[in-house]
Amino acid sequence: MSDMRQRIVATIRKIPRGKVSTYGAVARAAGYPGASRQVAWTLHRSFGLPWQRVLGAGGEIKLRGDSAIEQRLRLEAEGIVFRGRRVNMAQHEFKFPLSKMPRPRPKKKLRA
DNA sequence: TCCGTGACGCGAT
DNA sequence: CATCGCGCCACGG
Repeated sequence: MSDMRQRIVATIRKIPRGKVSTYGAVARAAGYPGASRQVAWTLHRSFGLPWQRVLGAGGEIKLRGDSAIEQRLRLEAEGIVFRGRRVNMAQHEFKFPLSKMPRPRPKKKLRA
């Protein structure tokens, strides 16, 4: 498993019941600002994670169909309140404490 | 190695 | 509020 994925998984596990976060926030907390797509990718292939607690920016569910319904039900079961199609982030967003994990090496870019 | 593919983010229209 | 475009990035064919 890549170091990136491990950090992302560890970060997602920190979101407590009754709180939510976003793909972008998880990516930043894990040390990979801008890697929101990898957070989604990781959620898509990992088991045992509180996946329902990760939302898109603005607190909207990014899943489609039945999965979206299930996510909403799971969150409401944790006490999360929706305002229309999104959750009130000001009230429910989990603030990640500053991590002590060393910053990962920025990805090397080819062809300066 | 190139290229398409996402459970994305954000500013512009 | 709905769409679009573009940047982002690991993966897999």
